[in-house]
Formats: sequence, structure tokens, C-alpha cells
Amino acid sequence: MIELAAAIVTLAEEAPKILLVRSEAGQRASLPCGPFDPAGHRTLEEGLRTWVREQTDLHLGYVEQLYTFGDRFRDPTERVGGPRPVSVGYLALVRQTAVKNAGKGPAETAWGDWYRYFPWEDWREGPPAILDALIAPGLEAWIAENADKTERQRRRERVNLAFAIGGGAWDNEKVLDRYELLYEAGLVFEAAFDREHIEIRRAEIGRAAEPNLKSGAALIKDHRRIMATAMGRLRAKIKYRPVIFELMAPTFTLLQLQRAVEALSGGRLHKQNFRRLVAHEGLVEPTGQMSGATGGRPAELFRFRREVVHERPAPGVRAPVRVRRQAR
Amino acid sequence: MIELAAAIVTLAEEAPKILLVRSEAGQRASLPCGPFDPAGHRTLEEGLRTWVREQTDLHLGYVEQLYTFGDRFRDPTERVGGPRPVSVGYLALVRQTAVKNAGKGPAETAWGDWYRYFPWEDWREGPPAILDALIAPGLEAWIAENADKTERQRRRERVNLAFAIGGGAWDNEKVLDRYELLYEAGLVFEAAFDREHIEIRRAEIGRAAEPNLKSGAALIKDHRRIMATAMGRLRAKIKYRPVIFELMAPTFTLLQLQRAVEALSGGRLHKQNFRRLVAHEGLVEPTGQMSGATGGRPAELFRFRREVVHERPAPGVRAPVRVRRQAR
DNA sequence: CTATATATGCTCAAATTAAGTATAAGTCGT
DNA sequence: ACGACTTATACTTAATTTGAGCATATATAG
Repeated sequence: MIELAAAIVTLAEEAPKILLVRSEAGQRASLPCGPFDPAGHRTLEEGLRTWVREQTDLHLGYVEQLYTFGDRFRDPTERVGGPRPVSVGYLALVRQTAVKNAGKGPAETAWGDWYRYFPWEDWREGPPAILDALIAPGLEAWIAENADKTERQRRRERVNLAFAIGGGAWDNEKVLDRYELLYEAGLVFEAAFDREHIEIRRAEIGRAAEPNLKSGAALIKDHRRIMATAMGRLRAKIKYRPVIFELMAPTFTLLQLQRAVEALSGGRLHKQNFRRLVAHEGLVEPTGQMSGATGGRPAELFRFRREVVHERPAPGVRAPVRVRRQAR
Repeated sequence: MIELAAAIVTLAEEAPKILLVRSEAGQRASLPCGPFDPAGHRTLEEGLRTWVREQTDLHLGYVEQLYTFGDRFRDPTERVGGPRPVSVGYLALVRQTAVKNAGKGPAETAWGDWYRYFPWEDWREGPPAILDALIAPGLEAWIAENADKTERQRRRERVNLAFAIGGGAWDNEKVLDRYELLYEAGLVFEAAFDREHIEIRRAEIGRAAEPNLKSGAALIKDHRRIMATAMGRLRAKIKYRPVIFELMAPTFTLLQLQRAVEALSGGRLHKQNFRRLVAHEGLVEPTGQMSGATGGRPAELFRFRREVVHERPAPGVRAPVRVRRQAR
């Protein structure tokens, strides 16, 4: 059986949102998903669009396949020797205006804040507190718990690479690496649920807080992993493809565009250089109209220049994301 | 049923090679592949490794999932209402020394030249002749054949984008776009076989030559599409990840490294700048040993610096591939 | 009118890139 | 041994890109 799952992303109030389905009250939410039907669906992608339409009333525009997950026991309720569900994960982008939230019936849909599920990924206001408060000590404990020295060495290396501890720079694309590390270390709720390890971990780091909150909100099965894959892919993609405009209104100010990129990237940009970049890359063109002032000098409204796709090999917002270094 | 298929790439004599399996004499070759077995395979990737080991005696190192293909009638022998095979495509890299070619039994394996299947992708000696001789006129005919003006416009735009006709620069990563365009235009053998359209096309461009040769050698089912996906991904990846070293011997000269990058990228590099790049990126370090002279001054042998992965966010061979512009 | 906020133009130094020139150190044929 | 040829490697130079900041313009709030 093949399951199709979609990470549907939009932007609202300078924050990335993801569409979630909550089947029963009190249960962990899930991504919109459903089984692939070879008889009814001409292609995998068409199957996905159909499911999303049925579950959320949304008509998807930009859709991109991410990855196919087929590991044993991804769903912890899977029985030994039983059927193995394989899921194909997708990333979809929709404009905020296109949102039609069902919010009714047994499968209630709602937009969830990306960073509620990955609080350690938002560096816009500096290093997230959760890193020092929970993640760093948790990972340290995970490294130390292993008896084998070589394995400890390997764990430390992975931690340093993914979380940029000790020299390296924070790479905002390594979303999946970080999530998988936290999962292995038992620091996300899913791992606890799946492996009943979280009690041990909590004792080790001397905290009794709710892991569901401390390490981001949990989703059903491996849906948070799919979300991490989507986030990493999207962060990489905006650098060399103008996908950001899939999330923007037809016209926008340059600051709105910058805030959108920052929301996805999880860091801050240099304003003057950003505007130079998008102008020089020919990504946008002025409309001549002015925005309703937002507390300062009114800004000019721009629109996306679709032609750039034909002019440059890799048009995208390559502006380097500034991330304030962690003081450790 | 889920099929696992691998595009296994190596380098030999300055040419990229791909591992192919020929089941019966006279038949089109296929990629090493086999069905996913949920009972026996713990993960999809493990399933793939097992199949490759069985079919080719190869133990894969670097493996990366590419894409999952599930369109109806990818296999033209699929019956309406019958089972739909879904295939998960993989890219694998092996060193030439690791080759153990079975070459026996019913499933004979052999290394095939990448560019035999995609002759229009090799720009190392300038624009490939096949572009002007067959592809450009064939695509022109395909554009012209449509009655609807808007559709003709759209086709021309796609052709211009993918094949860099009229202004744009040849993008060596758009391998899949180009293949799909040729398929739609009926210019590759698979399309002819699948849709019996090639006769029409051949008449239109006034040639009676064997399409199997003219537009690259064909593979079974959609395996050439998987190969195109692999090629595009690999060309993109060497720019920001040091995967090229998966294909190099433990030590190598800088020219050997350059030739390897050129073979994959399908273009030429500026020698002095290339060596400055790899040195400055810290990708390699000198061993102190010298190579056996190859007709000139002996070159120093270098080795890959594994540590670079921890030092820089995206270490790779970002040297711009020089492609001599087409004179049109 | 003043403080404040945002928008936008411009400068400047540092770093990177593209394209050479120059020179070194071998092989090969005669 | 000598000259032609091949490959390796160091260095130069101009153009372009990047990172950071200054200065000024135009709005709102009180």
C-alpha cells in the first residue's frame, strides 16, 4: 500500500504555516494524506491533489515530490510480518489568499505554525532558547551514554555538524539531519512514543517537563520527518529557483518579500543588499503603484518578472541568511 | 508492486559509465532492478542494495534516492485496469576499482557510456553535432505540427528554455527537461516504441535513419528517464557536495580530478582556476608523492580532505563549466 | 514641529572570479 | 644532446560580486 502525504506550506503574518488534519480530539495531528489508487489516479501527483482536495478543499498549485519513505516500523503500530506502508512525501506551496479551511466534520483542518514543530530552526531573533536549554544538554547526554568510545566520537561529530557546535556555521538547510539526530537521541516526542525512551532521557537531563512542548509539537507517525524534509528542500530551493513568489500576493513591497524569505530561511537579511540583489537579478519589476503606508514612507509595489526564468540559469534569492552566532 | 531501480555510475577513461543489465540478446538493456520485498527488506535502500548485489556482485557505497515514478503506462505493456508498477529510482556511485562485472548467466551486466544514451549532453568538444543535425529540426517540426497558436508558443518556450536556443545559456543540469521534451516530441526511441509516433516524425524531418542511434540508445520501460534524473542530480550535486571523490582513486592528480568533473559536467574547465578553487576550498591536500609522468612534468598526488565537510557549509566543485556557445 | 519608522540611493573595502602570462619539469624523436 | 612538445604550477590583472554601513527621503504619531 502506498500512502501519499503532502506538506502544504503558506505564509501568514511573517510566519510559515503548514496545513494539518486532526482526526480526533486530543490526538496528534497529521499531514493531509491518503492511499494511492492505481485505478483512479493517473499519476502519483494527481492522486495527491485529489486527496488534498477532498480533505481540505484546497486546489494545489506548485507541487514537488520530496522523498519516498519505506523503513520498517515508521508507524510504530506496524505489526511484525504485517503490511508495510510506504509513503511518498510531497511539498506544495499555496498563497495565503487561496486558503479554504474546511474546519468541519471528522477531519478538521487548520494551519499550524512551522516553528511550533521545529522551534530550534527559527534564528530570526537570535539563537533559539531551546538549543541551550534542552537540546544541547540532551545531545550531550546522548553522546555520553554510549559505552563505546568510537561511537561516542561519531555521535559528537554528527552533533557538531548538524547543530554547528564548535566552529562550523549553522546551515539552515540541514533541517532533516537535525530532526533525525533529535529522534535518535530520544529528544522528540515521536521517539518517546515509538520507543518509550523519553523517560530515561528526561531523567538524565534532570527535567520533568512535557517533551511534546519542549522539543516541538509532535505529529502522527513519521509526518514530522516529512515536514522536516519539506522545510529543508524549500530552504534550499528558494536560493536557486523563484519559488518564493508562489507564496506572495501578485504585488508586494520589497520588505514584504524580504520578510517572506526570512520567514522561510529562519534568519535575517541585510535590507539594502537584499533589494540590490532582487533588482539586479531581475526577479521583480516596479508596478508604479505605492503601498498603503505601514507606519513609514510608503513603499513601491513590485511584481514578479516571470521572464527571469528564461534569462538566467538559476534565478533565486541567494542572499546569505545572517544568523547570529551562538555564544557557547 | 514497488520496483527498485539503480543508476550506478562510475568513471573510466574520462567518461561516465552506467551499469546496465541485458536480459536477452537483441533486447533493450535495463538498469539493475527488482521488486521491493517488505518481508525481507528492512528499508527501501537496503532492498536496492540487495538486488544490486544479487544481480551484479557490486557492493554499493554512496546511494541516494532520486524519485518515485508512478505514472500510468510508463511501461507500455501495462494493461488497462491491470496492476500499476511504481518504481523508486536511486543514484549510486562506485569507484572504478570496485567493479566486479558478472557478465555471465541470463542477466549479463556491462558498463555503458553515459553519453551513448544522451549524446546531446556532452559539450566537452563543443556543441554536439546531433543538436543541429537532428534535434533542432525535430523540435522545430514538433512545434510547427500543432494547430493551436498558443500551444505552439508554449512549445517554443519550453524548447528555448531546455535547449538554450535564442539567448539563454546551456544549463547542464536540465538533463531531465531535455529528455522529456525529446520524448514528447517523439525524438527518442522509447517514444516511438511506446506511441508508434516515430515514423511520422521521421517523415517530417526527412530522414529514414535508425532513431535508436540518432537520438541516443534506448533502454527498457522508463529507465532512460531514471538515468536522466540521475545525471541531472549528479551534475547539480557535485557543485555543493564533494561527491566527486566517491568516484576517484584514493590519490589523484589535479588534472585527473578536473577531467572527472568535466566528464560528469559535460563541459571544460579553466585549469589554473580549477586548481585554485579546489585548493582554496580545502577540498584536497598534497600527499608529497608524485604521479608517474603521463607525457609531461610529473604532477603531485593529492587526496581528499574529509574534514572539509565539517568546515564549510557546501563544499563542492563550484567551478563554472565552460560551454562553447552554439553558433546559430 | 519632533521623534520615529520605513524606503531608497549611494559608497567603499574586501573577496571572489575570469582570463590570462610566465616559468618549471618532464617525455619523445632525431 | 637538442629542440619540439606536454603537462604542472606560480603569479598578475581587471572585472565583478559581496558585505557592511552612511545618508537622505517620505511617511505617521503625538
